[in-house]
Amino acid sequence: MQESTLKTPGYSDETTKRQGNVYDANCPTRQLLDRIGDKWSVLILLLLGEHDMRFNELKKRIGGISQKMLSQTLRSLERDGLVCRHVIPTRPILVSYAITPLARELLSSLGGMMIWAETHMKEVRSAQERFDRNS
Amino acid sequence: MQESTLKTPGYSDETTKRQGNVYDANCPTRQLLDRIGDKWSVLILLLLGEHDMRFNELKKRIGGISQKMLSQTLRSLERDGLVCRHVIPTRPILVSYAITPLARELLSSLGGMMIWAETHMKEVRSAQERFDRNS
DNA sequence: CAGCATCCATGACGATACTG
DNA sequence: CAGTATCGTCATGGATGCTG
Repeated sequence: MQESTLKTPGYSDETTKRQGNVYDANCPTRQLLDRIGDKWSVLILLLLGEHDMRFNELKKRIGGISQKMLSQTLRSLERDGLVCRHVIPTRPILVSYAITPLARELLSSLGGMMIWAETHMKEVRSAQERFDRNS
Repeated sequence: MQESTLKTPGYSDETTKRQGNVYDANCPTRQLLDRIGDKWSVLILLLLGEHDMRFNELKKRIGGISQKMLSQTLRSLERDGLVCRHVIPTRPILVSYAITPLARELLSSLGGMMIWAETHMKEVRSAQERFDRNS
């Protein structure tokens, strides 16, 4: 994604229709990997899966995120229909973010991933050390 | 990760022990997201989940990957203990890659993700178009 | 066949400052 | 509080050419 625009770089109708082949460079499902791939989307979705949250709440809970990246990522997720933005017109304004039903389906796989990480990261680390010793 | 080294940038013993908090910037599980995050790891793991494959076989099946990225990603995956490299000493040499049991556990979550993508990408695209119209 | 080395562009991301 | 704008950095990854 470019810094200044959110537009999708245009798949042809032909490639858009052809679903299912993840390994095709033009397959729209590659977009999912791009979204999952960015540094923060998964973390945000996971948190919003717990309960709705306001901007600064998210910012506090996610260690190391800048507000630029938080707002940028939230907008991408909103654009994709994965996150819902709700403005509460108080003064000062409050903004609450929620996960959509669409994203909630994705969440179970995402959760599985993180559980795998938490339970197997030790094995990964020792594999890394073994690898580094023999090289 | 740097271009020239695979070394992990050193978490303190204290943070290494503390498992489970993905939202902590120093949590080792962030590594998983980094690995998942790179453009090709998931695709490679998914393919190797089908059956073992040789280098050029992978290259052919994954649209758009360069051999630089393929070999680089394979080495990272091997270092993490997710992929196993096996050299067949013929001439010319053949190299076969396989998934490890450790990675196979991860694969079910990854597979779930891709299925989600393949079934819901249409909704995502229409959400994007809706979003783009109102802005 | 299965890579490694090098060069280079782009874009992801962080830091900082400012606003309704 | 919840952002936007701008600037700079550095890593990601593509292209190309070479090797055992």
